[in-house]
Amino acid sequence: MARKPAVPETTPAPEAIPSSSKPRRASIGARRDPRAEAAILEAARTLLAEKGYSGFSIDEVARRAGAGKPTIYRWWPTRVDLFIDVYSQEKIATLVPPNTGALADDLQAYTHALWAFWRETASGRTFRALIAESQTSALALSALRDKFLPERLKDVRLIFDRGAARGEIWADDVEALLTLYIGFNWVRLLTDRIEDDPQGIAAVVRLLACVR
Amino acid sequence: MARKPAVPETTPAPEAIPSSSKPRRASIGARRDPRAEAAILEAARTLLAEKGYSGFSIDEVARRAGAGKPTIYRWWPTRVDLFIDVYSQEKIATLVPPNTGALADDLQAYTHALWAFWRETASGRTFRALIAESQTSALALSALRDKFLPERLKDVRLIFDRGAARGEIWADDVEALLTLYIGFNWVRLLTDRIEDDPQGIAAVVRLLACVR
DNA sequence: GATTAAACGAAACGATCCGTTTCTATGTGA
DNA sequence: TCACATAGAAACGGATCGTTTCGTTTAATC
Repeated sequence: MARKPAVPETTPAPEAIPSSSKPRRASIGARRDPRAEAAILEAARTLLAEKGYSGFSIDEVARRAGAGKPTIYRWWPTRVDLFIDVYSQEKIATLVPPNTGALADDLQAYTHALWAFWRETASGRTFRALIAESQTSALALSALRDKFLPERLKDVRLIFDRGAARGEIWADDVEALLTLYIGFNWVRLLTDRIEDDPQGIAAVVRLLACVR
Repeated sequence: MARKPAVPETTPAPEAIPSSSKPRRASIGARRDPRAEAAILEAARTLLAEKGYSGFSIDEVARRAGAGKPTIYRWWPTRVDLFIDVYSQEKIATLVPPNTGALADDLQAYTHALWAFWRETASGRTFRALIAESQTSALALSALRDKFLPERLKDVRLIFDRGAARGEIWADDVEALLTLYIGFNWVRLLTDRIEDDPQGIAAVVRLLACVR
């Protein structure tokens, strides 16, 4: 869906391909080549950063990575698997869950950092692509829901669990609060409204953190 | 993205095309033909119901509707425009906002009805396609965010406004509550978890309706 | 040392879909 | 009467899909 249109698109300047035509990366034997893996992930990352979900294609990733399509399909059976690996590769050092002692402050800080991470790396576009692609098949959706999300939600769950341990919220509410918090972030990301917005975040965080 | 694969897919039984080969629907003059419009919307609706976001193509809609592709592109410049019209066509009589006098009850009833509407018509798959397609271009996203959503949110906003008028919630919180509520529904829909789930809904509704 | 097995990239395959263009036919409305 | 907008059919060039074939490379095994 959403292929590249057939419009001439103003002759995109062939970039004067530097004659440093890459030497073909031959097999290193009967095992996965980490150089090929890295090149593919990097090509996918930059392609997503540049073009977003549309404009992303396995053909183009293969071209940029100097890899063969069979190599890609061998290790990433679906696009979602590739998106998950790309997302997981980004440094998320800034996303260590804060522990200020107050749930509201933790959520505010974490959300701020998460949105900045989405904005300033390829991850925002990658995650949007991941969700969109997950709507194309049950298999893809299962990879998102059962493999990716549980792992990624650990940090947020920790924040809420700490709040429950401090008595700020009820432990029985953690699951529902988690869903609400995730939904908030998704709807903002998917509608491209993850600009720096302390007030908008604070308004929501206050509702989530002050429930009794 | 996510084209139909080239696999033989077990010979999908040509369905023994009933020889009632439709008579070509000629122009009715220099104006839009409501029969063509209806046929296209109906074809798009059933195609989405059957195949979901993947498997949906303008070519196939044109085939099923007995319409020309130029006719489709003339009236629906993007797929999102078509999805929006398909969604808007579904009967939503069951979605009149309830007015029980209690915010929690209103939200519970409305959410229950909304999920049933998504499950039991093509609308769930249509809306999922709408969101996914909106990730492919800024133009498509703008159609969703600025044209479709505000109209569709009127009912929910009314429910929260009534709650605020009764003093159940603060008027200043309506906007944030609305975002949280939308996010909750989106994340459940996009992860295919809109099965009948009174407890899950109640847990979230209680959090949204009891805030002060 | 020879053989097996798996990975690599290149190239090409048939199929599908894109969005547009060209064509003829049809009826409206000025 | 006649300009004009519509309708559908057909075909276009291009992009992408996921797969297959092929020759090459190297590790592991015999």
